Amino acid sequence: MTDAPTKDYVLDDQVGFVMRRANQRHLGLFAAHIPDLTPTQFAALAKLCELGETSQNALGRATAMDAATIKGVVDRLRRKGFVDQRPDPDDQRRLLLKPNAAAWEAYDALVPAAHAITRDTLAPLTDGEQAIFLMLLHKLT
Amino acid sequence: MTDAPTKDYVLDDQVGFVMRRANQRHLGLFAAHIPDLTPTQFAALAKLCELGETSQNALGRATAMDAATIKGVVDRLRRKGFVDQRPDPDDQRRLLLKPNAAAWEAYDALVPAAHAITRDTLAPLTDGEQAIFLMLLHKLT
DNA sequence: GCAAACTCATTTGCGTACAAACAATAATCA
DNA sequence: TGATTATTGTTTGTACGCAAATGAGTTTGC
Repeated sequence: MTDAPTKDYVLDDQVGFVMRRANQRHLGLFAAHIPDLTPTQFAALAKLCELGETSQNALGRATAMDAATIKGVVDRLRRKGFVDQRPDPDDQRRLLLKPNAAAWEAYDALVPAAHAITRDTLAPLTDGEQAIFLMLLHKLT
Repeated sequence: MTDAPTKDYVLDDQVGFVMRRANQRHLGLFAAHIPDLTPTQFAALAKLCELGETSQNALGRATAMDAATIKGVVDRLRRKGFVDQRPDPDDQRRLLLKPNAAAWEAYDALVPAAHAITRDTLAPLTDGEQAIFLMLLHKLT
């Protein structure tokens, strides 16, 4: 009997590497369905519509973006005309963000595409596998 | 009987969003174990040691990075003293990259940490779940 | 009532990631 | 051979993503 080599590290089998590639594939599918918004921008838009008026940092927390990141994303969404902002009268540190009419219109129009992106991303799996995968993926959060 | 609303799009349940958060958690674990190299840099280093002397673009393909990205990664690895480069005598376009002694030393020293990162990332799952998850994740590549 | 601790938004710096364009070189095939 | 096509490496521009630092404002504890 020989000791199995304990060393062998195969990059292509590491979770992180595979996850990165799966994510790359997903980003490609996203861009194909929604070319005018990045996944991050769409996430912020969707959450903003979900939550209604919110502060910038709170929106960041809801979308898993830190303060520096959400600022850039919100700036770009504002430049595209989707977000109205005003200072919070009750807390002078806060910047209140609100989805405007254009935001709702875009959101409603894009939800079917967003569903299609999820469907396409998971397409290599059977329905049963998709459910299992999502369940396990959630646990890795 | 009422029609179930077909609209409801819950951001937090979309593959892309959950995958992004799982990846964020993984990046945090990576940085905790290997603070001096990013996951991408380690991937390039590991692949370079796996492959031996390779051209820059070929290394990029092997690590799923496009030409622009691998250039930056290789530049940083070179700045850290891990990569020797020379022009390919057989193809004047090519830049041949080779892991040097420092690269091998770092790679050998970091493989245990890299295994620990994979282990920690998958820790919320049982052994059986880990196998299933990796199998399904591979299919989404 | 006040100082310490915290929160909010912002900035800077670094590191992926990709698109698009470019010049130089190689390969193909008419 | 000579023209077309492809590949290699590079640069520029845009967009996350986080760390760390800052200044302004708020909360807490004593």
